Amino acid sequence: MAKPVLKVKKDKNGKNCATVPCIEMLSYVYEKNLPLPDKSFNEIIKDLQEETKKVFAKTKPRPKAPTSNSFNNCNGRWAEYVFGAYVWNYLADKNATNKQNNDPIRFVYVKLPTNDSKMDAWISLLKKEQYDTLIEFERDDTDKQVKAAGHKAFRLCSSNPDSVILKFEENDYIQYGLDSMKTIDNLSGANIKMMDSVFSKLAGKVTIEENLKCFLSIKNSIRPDRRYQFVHEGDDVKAIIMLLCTRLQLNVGNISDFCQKRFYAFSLNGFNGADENCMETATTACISSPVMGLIWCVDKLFSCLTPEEIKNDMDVIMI
Amino acid sequence: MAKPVLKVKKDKNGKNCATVPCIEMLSYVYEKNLPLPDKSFNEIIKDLQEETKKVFAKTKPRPKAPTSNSFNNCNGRWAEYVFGAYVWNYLADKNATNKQNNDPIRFVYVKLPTNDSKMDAWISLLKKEQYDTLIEFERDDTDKQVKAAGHKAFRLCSSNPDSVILKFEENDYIQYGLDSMKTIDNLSGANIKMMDSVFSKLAGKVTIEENLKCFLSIKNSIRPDRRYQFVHEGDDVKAIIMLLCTRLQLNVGNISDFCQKRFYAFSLNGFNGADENCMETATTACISSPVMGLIWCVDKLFSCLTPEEIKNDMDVIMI
DNA sequence: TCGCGCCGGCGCG
DNA sequence: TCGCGCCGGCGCG
Repeated sequence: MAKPVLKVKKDKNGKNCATVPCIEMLSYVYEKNLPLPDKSFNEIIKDLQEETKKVFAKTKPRPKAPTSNSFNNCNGRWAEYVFGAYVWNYLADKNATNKQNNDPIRFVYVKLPTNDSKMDAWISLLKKEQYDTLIEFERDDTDKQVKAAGHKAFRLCSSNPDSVILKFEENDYIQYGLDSMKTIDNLSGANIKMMDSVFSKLAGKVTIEENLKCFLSIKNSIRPDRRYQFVHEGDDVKAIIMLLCTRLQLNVGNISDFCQKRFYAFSLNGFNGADENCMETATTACISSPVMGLIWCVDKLFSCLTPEEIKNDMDVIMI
Repeated sequence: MAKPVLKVKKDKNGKNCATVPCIEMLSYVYEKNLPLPDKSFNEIIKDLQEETKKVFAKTKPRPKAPTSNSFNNCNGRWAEYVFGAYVWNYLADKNATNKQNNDPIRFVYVKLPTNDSKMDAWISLLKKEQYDTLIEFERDDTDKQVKAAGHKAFRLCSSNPDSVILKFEENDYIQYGLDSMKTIDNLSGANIKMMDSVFSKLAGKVTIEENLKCFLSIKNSIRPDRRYQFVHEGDDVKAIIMLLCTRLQLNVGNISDFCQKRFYAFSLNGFNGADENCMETATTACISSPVMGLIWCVDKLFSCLTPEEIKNDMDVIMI
């Protein structure tokens, strides 16, 4: 992709101002290759920031330099695509091995979109019966108990996790227009688009018991308040799985066992003991039910400092 | 309190740098009076930022001006103390009315500390039996199921809510060294200290069924990710109440009903429809249990733009 | 336009 | 020193 061209505008104070073109910068810097696997995510992001500052410095009229805050969103997206590409390739490799071994199972990395409509919520991946079961669980303000409590609705709410790993048989994979052997060798605009396009191809094709491997959520860095975002996403995922398992005959065996290994958190800048302790939190969905065993919101928090560490972490997850 | 004196240090780039003295600024600006009730929290915080910048500008050697980020923590604390003082006075007024009516009930606003040790977790307010019940619920890595799942522990984890409103009989109130009629007319250092000191006076004195009115958590502004911090705190509080109610004979009647009106969220900069929808989220603790009725993580999200709006909101809560 | 989900840089104990 | 919990300023669709 060509060097990004900034649109310089005046801000309210009359200063020249430009937006950091986050996706364009990524595909400009990594058009030909992925970041080296032994470079830390820290360094990869620092490099992208430096390249961005150069583009700002060469633009006329010169916009004011981007602040720390203006990189926050970019840092997150940059990390997600780099991380995602390496997981994608890990799975392509696994798929190739499976093919060699006449194992029909193929895995796919689905980068989840922003959840700003029902269509974009990850549950819209589910086949109609399961999706409908979740929608039927919800109650609106015509419900007696909801009204009596002075509420407007009763439902589960969460932001989408960053990604989900699904599994299909090779035939389904092809039918959905996906190539299970395709690797990602660079972050060109086309590859970014490809990663983003998987979600809509798989909408309505997924069942919890056949196709769901696990969710992954990634953070560049953790803070004591933001780490509970991991916990809530995991809690929500587990609650949804529990609901489906208890309301439909899914033949998944023990529900608590089935809920295990379904939600993983990654920190690309390490974490401390308190962060790790927090991830040992129970899902509240299991504590009040005498029939439910132990279920955790987050199955593991990984410290993943470089792309090359992804392989070991994925080995733990995919076992 | 005297005008704050900044300690100017060199940062790693050799620039003169100083910390924003958040609590000192608050008690310097509001030593004689509370902010006017019809001033927006936005304006109150902007004023405090302006006063801070003046102190920076008059300091020699002149430190670099505080950035947006350096106010984040201050904005939160400033809002919590101003909000807290007005709720405190609302309760003092209610206590006076109760006294007039020969009603022995007195309410107290407890600003909760940072939860960085077991002693600081809000559950340490609970009497021994209830506290121990919660600790006994936890499992460590000597537990078979915990070990089998590859985890280190099984427990509930959350940050402390910002505050809790408790109720006692007047006699207890006095015994614990509290004055139920005391009002807060300014944010002098002494008053800030007084608000902070209530928690430790009430540690070990509280039961869920007799003394807990509700929790309040306050945010200056909401973001789509940060709003789930409200949800998780509420979910955690409700799960703890449910646990205590199911494991001890508390005679609270229907548990779902008892869980209602226990956790409220406040946004001091308003919210949008999506934020409000998110607050209609079920506690996952109730969805998997056939014996549990509907329970919400957050009982209501209030938009509270000025201190004078606190009265109406508290009227809704305290009814 | 605005909703999503991103995250660094704090002040304090 | 470091852990807590704070929150504004984004880029993008």
